[in-house]
Amino acid sequence: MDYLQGLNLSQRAAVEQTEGPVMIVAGAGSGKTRVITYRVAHLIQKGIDPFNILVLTFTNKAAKEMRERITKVVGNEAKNIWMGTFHSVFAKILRVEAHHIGYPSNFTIYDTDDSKSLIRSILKEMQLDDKLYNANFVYNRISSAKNNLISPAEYQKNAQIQAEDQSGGRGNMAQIYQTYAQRCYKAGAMDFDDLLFKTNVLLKDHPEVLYKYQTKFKYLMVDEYQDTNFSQYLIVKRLAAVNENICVVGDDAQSIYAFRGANIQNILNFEKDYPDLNVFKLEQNYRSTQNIVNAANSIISNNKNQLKKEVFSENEIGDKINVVRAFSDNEEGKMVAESILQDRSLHALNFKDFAILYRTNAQSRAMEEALRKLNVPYKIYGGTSFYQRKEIKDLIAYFRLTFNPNDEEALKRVINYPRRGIGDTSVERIFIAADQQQTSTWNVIINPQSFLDGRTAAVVYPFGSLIQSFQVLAKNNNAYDVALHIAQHSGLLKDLYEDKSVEGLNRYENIQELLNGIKEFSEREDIEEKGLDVFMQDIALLTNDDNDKNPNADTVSLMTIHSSKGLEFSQVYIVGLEENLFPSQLSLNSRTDLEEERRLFYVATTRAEKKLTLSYATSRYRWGTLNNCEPSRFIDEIDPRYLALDFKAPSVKTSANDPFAKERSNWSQSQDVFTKPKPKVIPKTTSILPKAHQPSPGFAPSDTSNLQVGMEVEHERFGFGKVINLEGTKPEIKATIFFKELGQKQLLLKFAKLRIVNN
DNA sequence: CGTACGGCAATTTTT
DNA sequence: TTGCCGTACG
Repeated sequence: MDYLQGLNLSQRAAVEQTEGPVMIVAGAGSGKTRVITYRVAHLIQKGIDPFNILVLTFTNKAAKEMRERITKVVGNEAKNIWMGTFHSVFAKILRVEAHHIGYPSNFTIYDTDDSKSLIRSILKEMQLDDKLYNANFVYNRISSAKNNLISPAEYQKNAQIQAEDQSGGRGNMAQIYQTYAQRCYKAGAMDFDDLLFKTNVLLKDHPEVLYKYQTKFKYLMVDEYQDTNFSQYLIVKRLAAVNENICVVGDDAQSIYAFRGANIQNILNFEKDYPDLNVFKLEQNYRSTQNIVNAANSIISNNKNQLKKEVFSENEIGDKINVVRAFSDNEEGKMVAESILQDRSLHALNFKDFAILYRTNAQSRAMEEALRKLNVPYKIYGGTSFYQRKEIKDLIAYFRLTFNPNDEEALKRVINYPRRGIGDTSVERIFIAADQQQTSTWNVIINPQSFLDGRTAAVVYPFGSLIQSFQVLAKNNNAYDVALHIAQHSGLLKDLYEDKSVEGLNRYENIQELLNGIKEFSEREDIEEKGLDVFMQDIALLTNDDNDKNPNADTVSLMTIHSSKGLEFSQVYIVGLEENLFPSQLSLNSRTDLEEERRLFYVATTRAEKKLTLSYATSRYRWGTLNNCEPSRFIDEIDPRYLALDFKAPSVKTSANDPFAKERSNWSQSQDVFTKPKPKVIPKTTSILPKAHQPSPGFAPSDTSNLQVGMEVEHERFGFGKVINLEGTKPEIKATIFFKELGQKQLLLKFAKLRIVNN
């Protein structure tokens, strides 16, 4: 029990309150992971069987880390705890229970690429305009529907949704959604959102299954509860309904995944669901200096919608927060890199004590270049993960097809890669034949002569046989042998081997690496089933933290702020603090979005233990052109007492020499959404469409080559506005337009579609 | 059927 | 600037 000694009063109380509903509001750096760890350990010490404990997290990393830490306290019993991401835990359960909902237990998991590709096919088949029905847009819309547990049928019936679609000119959305769902089903596939959606269906329609898991999971814990969406919320609620031993941990100030359907109301309203709730607040920050904590508090106090808490630090006061201005993104990189080298030698630090955080992945490039020039070792987290690389996905598609020949996306990927003369037209013929003859594409492929013309059948037949030979082989061999065989006999390895370019070499090595990974899997002693199908099971859910080969290497860490959540570093640089970048341009439409952006900034600042540096550039390359940038409003929001401005010139205060200050202040006053919090409570009827301007009937872009300051224009999405400035030359002319709905925006004329209203 | 080229559009975060 | 898509040609 000595582990209880190392906890403060509220931490300890939270650990010891094992029964009944519990909410732990954990400020940044307040020892949240510690509390969860010890709480689980405490449950086990009290005699609870680890098999009866379910801990849900958002990232694999968090789950892994927690399991390790629990192992340190309770030993190997920790292995038996059900712990993982929502997606992986429920994928596992769905594989066991799939038959209840008409799915095979070896269903394929479609990743985002697969889903979008399927959507593109459907749009094509329906002959819809792929600009109006942008695949990303459609995907997000369907995703939001699923996260709010709206089935295709309900989507069709929902008057509000229909109105939104109609007004956007997208009356076919319901049909697309339905087709998409059918196609996934036919392919024996679930997308990410299905893993949660179908779990809800399972638990709702099969009370005996629900009961089974309600009694199995006697104790539930949910980490990062502020990031749950409605679908996740309901799963948790259902599972906890019998015992009500539910403990959620979170920090509303760190909710940064609303764009993915997370609903901050889940944590804000938790008390309503469980009136006898025990609330514990962890308010002491052990991570950061007082300056950093205070600065972070001053940032977050600009948000209206939050749970009350006072985060404080009793650590040293620490350095003030540096604000650095650069002239360009490259100079920004240089300044950061130099500062790292300097601080490192000055304070005898290691490279791994430093992190550079940015809003968008694209920003990493300037940083990388600068670091490389000064020979600073660095490592980028996130970005395209190993499993998202094309060559890896190709090989995995062969695996997928072997185990699930109905997997349409895998089929499309590899049927003609490497080239075997089955072009788009042939593939189309296969799909049409399958559709017309009411059979599966797979059936067409293995019996091509019955469905296709001679030539097509002749090229398709060998492909069918090839996959069948893989299927036979896969029955009785271990994962590695099968994988290697497929890599060789599919022709993929040969194809890559013949590509002698640098990238080709790289791809070849990546395949080798995957095969090595599978080999390791095949040689593992702790699992019985070593088939390739087992290896495959949740590969779609794996992310990049897996290929962290030497996590202890002494390197500077580069990552997006999103992926930095939960981490901490002695020295942190937050770069690119500019309007339209951070806060992102896309967040400026509503208070809700802007507040999320601010929470993101809060998350970023609270990663720092000792020293925090903020930087911005006054110009930056974006879309191949140089843009002028102004410092982020977030810098202004920090109480200046905690700031050190690292340059002589004026200040960050933009109002003094900001030519648009007046417009800007008018703008925020005129925006209702900025002053009134939006009531947004009932997820089911919540709008899932980003609100958009509806273009005038017959909207057609005008020739803007003679556009003048003062003219009124209409933009397809941004609505009506007035041109307040023009700058740049010929093709690169940039217009500053003040939109009635959205405020000021800068548009490149060569891209923007504007209709001139009058002059 | 495959490739090469040119035009066009668009840039957020991720399980 | 990149990357995707459609088209034209071999």
